[in-house]
Amino acid sequence: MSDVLDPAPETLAEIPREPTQDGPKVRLYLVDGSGYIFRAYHALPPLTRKSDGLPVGAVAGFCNMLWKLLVDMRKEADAPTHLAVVFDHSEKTFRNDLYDQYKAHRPPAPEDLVPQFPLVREATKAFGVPCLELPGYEADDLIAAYACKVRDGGGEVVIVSSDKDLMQLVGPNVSMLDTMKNVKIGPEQVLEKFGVPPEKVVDVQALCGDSVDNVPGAPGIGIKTAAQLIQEYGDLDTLLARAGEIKQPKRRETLIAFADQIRLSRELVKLDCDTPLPAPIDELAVEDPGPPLAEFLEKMEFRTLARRVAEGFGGAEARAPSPAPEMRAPPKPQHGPIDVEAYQCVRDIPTLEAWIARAREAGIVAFDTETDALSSASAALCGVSLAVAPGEACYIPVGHEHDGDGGLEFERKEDLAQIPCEEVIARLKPLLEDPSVLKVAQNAKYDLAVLLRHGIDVAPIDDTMLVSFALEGGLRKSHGMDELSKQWLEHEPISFKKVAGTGKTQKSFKHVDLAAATCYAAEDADVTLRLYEHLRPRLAAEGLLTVYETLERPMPKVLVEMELAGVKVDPEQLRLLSNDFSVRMAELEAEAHRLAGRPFNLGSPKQIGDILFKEMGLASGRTTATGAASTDASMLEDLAAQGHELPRVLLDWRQLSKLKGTYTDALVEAISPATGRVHTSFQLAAASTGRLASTDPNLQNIPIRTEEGRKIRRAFIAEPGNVLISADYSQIELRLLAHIGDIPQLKKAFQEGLDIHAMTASEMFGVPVEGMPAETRRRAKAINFGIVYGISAFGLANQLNIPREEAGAYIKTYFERFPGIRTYMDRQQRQVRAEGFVTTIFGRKVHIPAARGKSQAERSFADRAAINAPIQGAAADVMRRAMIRMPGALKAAGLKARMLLQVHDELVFEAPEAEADEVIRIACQVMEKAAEPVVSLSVPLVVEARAAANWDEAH
DNA sequence: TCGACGCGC
DNA sequence: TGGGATGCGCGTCGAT
Repeated sequence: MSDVLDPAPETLAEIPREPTQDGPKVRLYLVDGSGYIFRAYHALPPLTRKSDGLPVGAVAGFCNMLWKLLVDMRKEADAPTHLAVVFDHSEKTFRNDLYDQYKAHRPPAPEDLVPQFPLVREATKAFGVPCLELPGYEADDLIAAYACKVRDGGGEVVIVSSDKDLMQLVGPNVSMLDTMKNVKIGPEQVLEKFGVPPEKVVDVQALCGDSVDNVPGAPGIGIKTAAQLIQEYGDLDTLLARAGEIKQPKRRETLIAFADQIRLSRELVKLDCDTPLPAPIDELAVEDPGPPLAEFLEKMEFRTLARRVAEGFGGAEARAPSPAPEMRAPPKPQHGPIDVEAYQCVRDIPTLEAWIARAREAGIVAFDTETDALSSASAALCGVSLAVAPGEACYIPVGHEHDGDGGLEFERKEDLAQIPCEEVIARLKPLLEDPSVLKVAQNAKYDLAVLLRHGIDVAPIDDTMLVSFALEGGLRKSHGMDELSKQWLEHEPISFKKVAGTGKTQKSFKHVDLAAATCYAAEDADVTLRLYEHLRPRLAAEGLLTVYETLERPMPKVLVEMELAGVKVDPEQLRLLSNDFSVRMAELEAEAHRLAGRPFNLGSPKQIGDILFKEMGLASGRTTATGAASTDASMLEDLAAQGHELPRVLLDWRQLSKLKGTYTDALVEAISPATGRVHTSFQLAAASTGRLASTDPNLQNIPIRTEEGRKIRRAFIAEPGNVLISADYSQIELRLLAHIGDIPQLKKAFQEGLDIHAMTASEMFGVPVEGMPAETRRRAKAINFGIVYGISAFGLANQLNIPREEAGAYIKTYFERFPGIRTYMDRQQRQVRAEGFVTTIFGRKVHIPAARGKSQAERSFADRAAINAPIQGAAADVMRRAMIRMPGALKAAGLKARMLLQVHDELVFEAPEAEADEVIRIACQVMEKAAEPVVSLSVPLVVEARAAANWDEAH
């Protein structure tokens, strides 16, 4: 153990360090002005100048971006020394001489965008930033020329754009920055996008072409095929020269026939470093904006930004963004065996400081917290483990004690001297909050919550569980550390049972002796780091980096805040309900016994089956999966409808039993004595579609459908002076189906805000919406939902209580009226059977391994899941995007409101009464725009929100 | 530990 | 051919 702190091993030496510079180095930021205007225009709501209605949305977005860039970057180690905004000069460029159809299909700029072009140039000048443009060239050419020049002169370039056409320029000392999504684009992101490194992007683009710019490429070859071909043959010239060797006949012929067109396409996409520079680099040096900026903002009536500018640089807004760890060199895989005896137990401050120094040097540290209980909201810290390289890990105990009741007097007690908890926290805090040191954890949400209660706001953080989930959601049920370790490291970690015992003899972790605790805890950190090194590189390689970064990685922090906030529940109300239910259940039980002629357990489906079908001789209908007679609600309903008394009594008893057992009793138990509120736990890696799950207690299945059930919802309340606000997406899954399946009638109905179920009914049955019978609409509604779930005629017949033939006819009519649905279903089915997974419009992969299963039944289950997953998954993605943006949006508006719960298409907030209207406004706006800017939906998302004293009335 | 059941979206 | 026959979860209870 003594050699643990010896000089850094090889893996540490490979982490790149900031180079030492002798003279001032040029660091040039090039903003793609033209690209930015269009994105800002489409991403932002249309904004007009109050005084005269001049459209200024894109200008406002542009100004905010430029200001943020100037302020943020100034705090950074990599602040720009030089800065310029680059514009397209004219419609015609030298590329039109090469190919007269280049960009020929571009629609003209929207009417309300045109007047904003000159304003953006004016804005740039007001900021004191040079505008670059050159007749006959595109902005991209100028960006390329400046980037090459500065890079070759030993400087560094950051291109502020997300245009894929610029990705060919990425490389050493040239990166891209997408300020709208706040992500850096380096070689890894380019690899994810194009499947090849930046220097081969041009070859891939030449093959697949670009419909937006009207670059022809090779017909029938998309980005995946192109990347595959380039990978195989090395480069485009080799590929074209050896095209005759390609096995697939179609591809071979295409490449031979279109070789010239492909070469032309390469000329069109290739950016030329030799473009003349309209201004020398010296003239691009960064300067502070002067009085013209204030004048310009005043003229535009951008009051918020004007105020910020007046407050000057270094305003409260300015905070360094966390670094993008993906810009680091990928860690070297490590296969050394895991030796739990080699870990160090840290019990003095110099040793602790030495570990902290090593973590800083490495730039990455895996960590894990040990606590004395399971609930992160209340558990006390026992210790923290760190791993700085594979096999190099330690455990820092802070809360271990002797077991109070154990041991005889003469038993020698272990020396438990530890560094005081506050001391450890104080020293770890700067490390764990250091933006330049990446922290890695398994199920980071837990550790985040524990440390947040000790005043540490851990960041930046990566989560191996979520990396695994992004890669393999649906492939495995659990993304727990033990399973991942066994599979990827071929190592079975020490089980918690082994160190703490099990059942009655299980002890709290704080009573585990330090040697055993060190082996167990440090191993977790070690395994986490090794898993990270194994799994992380796969994200980019498999095209899932963006999914992880945008849909997974930001979530733990958001959820921790919700879980710690908790929701207030009125225990008195629940106890009253519980008593009421008890009394009525006792009455129903007596009645049931009387009707059966003997006592029996009403909670036992088996006994109910015996009584109904054997003793009373009723005709048993369906059976369960195991062959037992079904006694579920629909069965009992059928029997009750036949006039039997007992089934009705059983149904009533079951309803009360369910409400009492699952809700009223359990919820009272779940109220935290410390906060008086209920703190659920949200699971991120539970549902393969990306939905969250809620446990301990589950607050996503609180009753709503029946009056008795709603009484439980009424017990969810706000603190005095506050209200609960519920905001839910209206029909989000059907809307997404309309978009994904491209169903014109559905899209039109949503765009026009029609009653979607009535429209469906009208379309199917040929009856007008006006005066439509309720039953007709109800049937259409059931079909709409059935379609989303991949229903069959049998299922629909069951649902609607109609003959199977009739249900079959409905489905047939539906497919005839909406042919897009059939196409969509077939597409998903083929996809899942070919690849074993389907994908949401946001890129999330949902694996459905049963699609390749043996039995027909297994595969048809998979088919239905494949139909549902892209819809349910896209809805889950939209909701995650909204949740990630919500805390910032509320804070920016100066509101105290907090998000408390998520129920798949609903968010619940608590806010001071006076804030209610504003919270509703912001919540709706964030939720309705959540898909943007990455996905432009062809249907609007609509959110309905209400504030009230309890959840029932708010919903 | 498993199956049946029932609550939610 | 014909059986099986709506997606995703979690918690409770009884039976084993």
